[in-house]
Amino acid sequence: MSSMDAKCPHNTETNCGDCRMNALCLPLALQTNEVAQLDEIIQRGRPLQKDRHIYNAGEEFKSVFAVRSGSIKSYTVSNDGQEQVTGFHLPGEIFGMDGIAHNHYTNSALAMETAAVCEIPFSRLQELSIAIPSLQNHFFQLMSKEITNDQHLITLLSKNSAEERVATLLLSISNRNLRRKLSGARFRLPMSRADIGNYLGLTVETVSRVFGRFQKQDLLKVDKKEIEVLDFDKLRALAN
Amino acid sequence: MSSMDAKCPHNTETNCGDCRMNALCLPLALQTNEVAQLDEIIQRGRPLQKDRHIYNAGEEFKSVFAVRSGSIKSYTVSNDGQEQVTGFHLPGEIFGMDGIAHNHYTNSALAMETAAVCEIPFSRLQELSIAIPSLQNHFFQLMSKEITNDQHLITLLSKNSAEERVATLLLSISNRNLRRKLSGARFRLPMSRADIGNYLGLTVETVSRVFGRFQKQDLLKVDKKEIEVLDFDKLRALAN
DNA sequence: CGACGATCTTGACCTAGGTCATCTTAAGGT
DNA sequence: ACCTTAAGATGACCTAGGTCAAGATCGTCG
Repeated sequence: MSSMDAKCPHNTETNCGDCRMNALCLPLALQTNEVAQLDEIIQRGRPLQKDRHIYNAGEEFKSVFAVRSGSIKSYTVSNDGQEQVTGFHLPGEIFGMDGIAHNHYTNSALAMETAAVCEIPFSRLQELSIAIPSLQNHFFQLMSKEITNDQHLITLLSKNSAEERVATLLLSISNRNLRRKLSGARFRLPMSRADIGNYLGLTVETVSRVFGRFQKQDLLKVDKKEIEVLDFDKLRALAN
Repeated sequence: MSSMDAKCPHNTETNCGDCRMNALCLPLALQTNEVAQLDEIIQRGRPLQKDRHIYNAGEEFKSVFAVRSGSIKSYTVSNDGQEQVTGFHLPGEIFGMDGIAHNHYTNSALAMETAAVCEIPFSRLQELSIAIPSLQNHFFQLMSKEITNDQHLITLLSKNSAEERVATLLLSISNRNLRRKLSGARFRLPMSRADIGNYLGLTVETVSRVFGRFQKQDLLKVDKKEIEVLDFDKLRALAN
């Protein structure tokens, strides 16, 4: 499951240099000739359909992944069987770094919709990081960013109300869309209400009610998963 | 504040090879000759008294730190001024890695009691990681472990009751004491009830009540900060 | 096209833990 | 030793969000 066929006929882009995401993704910090080296170790996968796992918790860790299209969620399962969504990954973002510590993945990752990912074998990435110090540096930064993201979520869960949590998630998705040159004001949520609730430590019902209240206050227009932000100032004030 | 004088007359140990923590700390993955190289870049600080900051959020990131003795807490301050404790660091543990992503620290770190830390300039560590691949690998693992730790806390905050949270923290501290060959059953909590509550997303009152209940159920003996675990099975069952 | 299951919404009610107020105890400072 | 301040414990009360139950919508597959 976790390893994919190297080349795929469906893809028009066959390397990082041509990929629309290369300004956001791993090649970010690299020179043209270095990107070519990175390209040699990256494996591009065929499209994954909705609900397909990229890897499962407990599997041997071999690679980190980059989202090329679609969206991915990461989640852990605790001893008593309940799921905790730990992250949503959009195009240009890297996931799978939790596996490095223990040599197996601690999260499972699955496609929330049709998606494509690039697989980056970690041992080769480590070798390449020795040859290209800026790649080592970039990867340290990516991991550190994951740490600071998780710490933001910790603060959110520990200190903020349901409305503040939902507002913060919406702004996060809006900002990540802007980074990809998409609209920050109108977008489609790739995840279900249940996933949102799980991620934010709330029940589905509460998420639903918050969306309802936000609409009543003319903060949002919500049509199922389609979101339009009507009042960014108020939303930012809530998210603080 | 964040940089300390290189050598200190108070310390009997002048290098990692002699340090009691070297089996837990950075030298863990290294050969003897490699430890000597690491030693050259590490700066040992004089003892820090209680409530002294090692660094403040916003300061330029230069180094990561290892706890040699005493205990440290990390915390962030949100826009509206409230504090979120993000971690407690005991001897042998590394902290400060959140600073890598943005070139300044996002957390502040302070000594919860008299403590000593080693400062490891990050740029030198990066250089050395290129020369010593196992050091690079070890450091990737440390950062990944920080990620999985944070994700455990996310799950705890999002899904568990007050009693479960407190039980989990107590077990964590107990286990980290065992790693240091100290008693896992009797120990002194270095942090206040307020810090525990803040870290676990609870109020001081709730923490106090949980300790009370745990005593009534003969799960613990609590004398101020002095803890004795009387029933590990029940505690583990709660922490799950 | 129609029916079944999944997802979402809404309402009524309940409870874990927050808030506020009081008291006790411990720890520094002079 | 005495005073002051911070830390901790405990009780009475309140509320945000959980739980449970009922509908409403949507999407899919025969």
